[in-house]
Amino acid sequence: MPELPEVETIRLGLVEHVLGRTVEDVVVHSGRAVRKLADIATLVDLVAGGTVREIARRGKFLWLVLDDAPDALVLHLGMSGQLLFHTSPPPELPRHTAVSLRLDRGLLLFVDQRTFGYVHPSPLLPTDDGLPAGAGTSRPELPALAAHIARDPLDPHLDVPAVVARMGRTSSAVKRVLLDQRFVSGIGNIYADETLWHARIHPATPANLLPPDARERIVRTAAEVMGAAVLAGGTSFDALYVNAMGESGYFARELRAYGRTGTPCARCATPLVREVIGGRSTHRCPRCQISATGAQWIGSDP
DNA sequence: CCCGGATCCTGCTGGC
DNA sequence: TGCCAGCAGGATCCGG
Repeated sequence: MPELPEVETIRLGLVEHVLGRTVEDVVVHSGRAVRKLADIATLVDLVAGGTVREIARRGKFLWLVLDDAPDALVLHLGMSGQLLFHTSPPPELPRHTAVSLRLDRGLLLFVDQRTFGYVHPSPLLPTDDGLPAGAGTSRPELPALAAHIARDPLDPHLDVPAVVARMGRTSSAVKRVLLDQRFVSGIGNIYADETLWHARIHPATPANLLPPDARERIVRTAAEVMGAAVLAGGTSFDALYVNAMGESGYFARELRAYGRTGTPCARCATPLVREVIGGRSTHRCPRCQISATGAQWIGSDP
């Protein structure tokens, strides 16, 4: 559920309240987030008594660096994960609390309704390019669990020409390519639809049929949309996405495509349509985001 | 290798 | 009111 802007909003909250804190105790309430029972011991060994030195992110992956531990603590939120900080313990833990970290000041809860998220130690490995791994870290080190994903559109070290070239070598629908974290990371279903609406490109267009300037525009548009979403604190539809302090973001009011089936396009007033592309619900304007097979994908002012 | 679909899980909504 | 199909912000695995 949370995409880059939501994960970044959570990260910023953690930087404020968890960075520099020492973990006094770890409790695993439900095994699935930690996968195997043996991993609980590994998790406790890594985290208990450690001080949080960095809170880093690439795409939708978050990780904590503790002292000089060789492993990072990776936090992936999946579809429904939350990280909730409390200055003092709540009277009752939220339903679906999977892991809680008691800090020298405060409590950090990992809560996950649909259980696709996880909390897992992962060895820090050198980045391919020798550059800092992502937001919130100066180290050229990435957890092994995140080693297969590309940099994200908000990463100043993203190699845009390389992404544009790679996109030109697949015939998959461009929407599917945006969701594939190996091309560019951090984009999920909401921001894929928003990006393609702003870029005026039909989501079913095979990526290799898009001219290079259109592919580049897509990557830059993704950065603009997600940058704006970070400033708004992310997209909240309900209580499932809130920041580390439990507050909603307000980017939902800026959405132009996602979830707007049947409502007038903000550019041309044509009712938006919904279809399934790449197995995901996809929202688009049938007029501005034109043909998937013609030469007009790039669109022009209606 | 590349592509597309199935699958993991819980909870909510809307139609009958 | 109750039931059930369908859907939900992600990522991985597997067969063709």
